Amino acid sequence: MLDAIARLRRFNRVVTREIGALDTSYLGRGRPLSSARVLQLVKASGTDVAELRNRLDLDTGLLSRLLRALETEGLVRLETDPTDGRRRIALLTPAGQAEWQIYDQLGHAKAQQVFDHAGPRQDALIAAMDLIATVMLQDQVEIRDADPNDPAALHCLSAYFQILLAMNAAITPSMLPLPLPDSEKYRPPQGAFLIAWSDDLPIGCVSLHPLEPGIAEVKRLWVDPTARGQGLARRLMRAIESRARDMGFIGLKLDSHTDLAAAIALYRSDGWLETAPYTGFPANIWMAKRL
Amino acid sequence: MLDAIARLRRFNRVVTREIGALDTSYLGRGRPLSSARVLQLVKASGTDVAELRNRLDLDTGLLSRLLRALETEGLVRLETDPTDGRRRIALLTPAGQAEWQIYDQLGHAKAQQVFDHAGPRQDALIAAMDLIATVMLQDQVEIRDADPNDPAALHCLSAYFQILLAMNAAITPSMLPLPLPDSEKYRPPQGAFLIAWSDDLPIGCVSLHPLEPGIAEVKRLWVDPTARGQGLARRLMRAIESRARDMGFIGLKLDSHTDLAAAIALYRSDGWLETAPYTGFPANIWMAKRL
DNA sequence: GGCACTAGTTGACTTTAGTCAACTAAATTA
DNA sequence: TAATTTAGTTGACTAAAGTCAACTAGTGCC
Repeated sequence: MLDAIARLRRFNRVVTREIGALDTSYLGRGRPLSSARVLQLVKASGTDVAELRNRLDLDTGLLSRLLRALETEGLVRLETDPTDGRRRIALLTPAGQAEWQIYDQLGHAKAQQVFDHAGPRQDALIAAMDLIATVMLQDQVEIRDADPNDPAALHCLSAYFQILLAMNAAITPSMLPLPLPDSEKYRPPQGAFLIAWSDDLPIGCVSLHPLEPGIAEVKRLWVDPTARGQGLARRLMRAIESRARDMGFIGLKLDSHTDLAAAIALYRSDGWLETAPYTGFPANIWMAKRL
Repeated sequence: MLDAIARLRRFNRVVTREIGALDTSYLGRGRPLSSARVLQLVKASGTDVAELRNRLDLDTGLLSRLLRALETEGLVRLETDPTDGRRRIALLTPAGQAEWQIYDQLGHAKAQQVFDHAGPRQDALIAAMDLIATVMLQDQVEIRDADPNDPAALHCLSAYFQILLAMNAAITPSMLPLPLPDSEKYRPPQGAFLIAWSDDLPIGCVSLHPLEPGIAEVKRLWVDPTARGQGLARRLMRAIESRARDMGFIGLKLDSHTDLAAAIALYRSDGWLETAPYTGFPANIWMAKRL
């Protein structure tokens, strides 16, 4: 009754019931739940049918039929993927977008109820949900390019800055401009900004910008606390290094702080070596790597 | 995408899928999921049909039919409640107990997979699950009598002791015997031990034992960290006070420590007043209340 | 060009879940 | 004691979800 597994199963029971209740908010629009769920996953910009199937874990035939129903309702349009004539892409029609919005608001309202219920412990609840979702999705983290001014990028940067602020009392918010100045340097062809996604939550980032001829600097390596301990930082570093290589850089540098022991250990174990200072406060350690 | 509600919905999506996968482990025994779920909830000692319906949120007709099917399979026996001839109690037959065990092991194995997946962050994962389940169940916390040597009581006491140990370095494990010595003093007719249950997880306790003629002492008030901030401590105190009143005590005492500021504030706001010391270290504040 | 493979569609079908109303029988209330 | 309420049963029904296999059409590789 008190062991881990019993507690997981209690969680299971409770969540099955509550989440079921959440989903029933999708009812009352004259459409079965599965159709509503499909519609909710279709993005206005288009979603691969294979991705829908994958995310909802549905049979090919079943999803095909659900999409057909949404199509005859005039909510969804199906197009053939231009790069592969077998694949299909589902798009929202204007009517579909309106309906999508309605579902979105229904879900929003129900979710709000859950939070109202949580009272003063909202933040703890969200952190717990993030942790669980991130653990369950840990094999499905995807690293993708992003624009440094994208809202997701700003979310990552501000989370990164929070950590710095908490770590060192001498760092002040004014030292941490948001969005990044010179953001064009973090965009191809000059640099790069990578975000690690878990489902549609950004849980990590890293960036690259040119420093000297042939040399780029790696900056803003951040991993969400709920996602630590899974080697994501290393994955991000390797991704940005290989990106730098592809862009023709022959060396990389970074600055850091010895308080961030885990990060320093990671750099060292991936072949980074200490180098001469090239920046000032708050950094107190500088590293470089040949590509 | 980054706000609380989006994160709840991500959690929702992930958990729906993973929990669904957990439940499908109940499949493959030639029985629909709903039957398996009903069987899993039936205790060998018997479970009220109304409770099953309540916990699974099923229609009367549907549950009746599911139970009938389990009965004709020889897994379940239905008896009439001796105290109310309308109510029925579901019991497991020996065959039903065997089948129940198999489901239990299936669920156990699947749950284990989830934990294996979590790797080194098991404890964080469990804490997160407890928090979510407790928040969602907060309106359904029940306070019931328990035996002070019951495993659930020991769980509460050991959690309580952990807190004391963490709080004050001068307290040593040897000062905290488990099970309680003189446990018969915490049992009716001399005293009482109350546990607060959330589903089947004990999340709080409080106890009462006779101190002087007409006076009892309240001890071991504990609330699980995931369940704080919901007034559970006050509910427990009021429950134990009214129990003391029913038992004929005319006054109560307790000892505490000023480091436990929230507890002291709670006592004061419920009519407790400071009184002369009647115990020694580690207590440094003593309170009393007339009933 | 031919062959194996993949993505998706469609028809025919079954199972599961759930609803609704009429009913029995025990308990409670007036 | 009669009327009302409550707990559960049963039959008739519908909707939703899912399965299976045959099919079309595009892709990739020898």
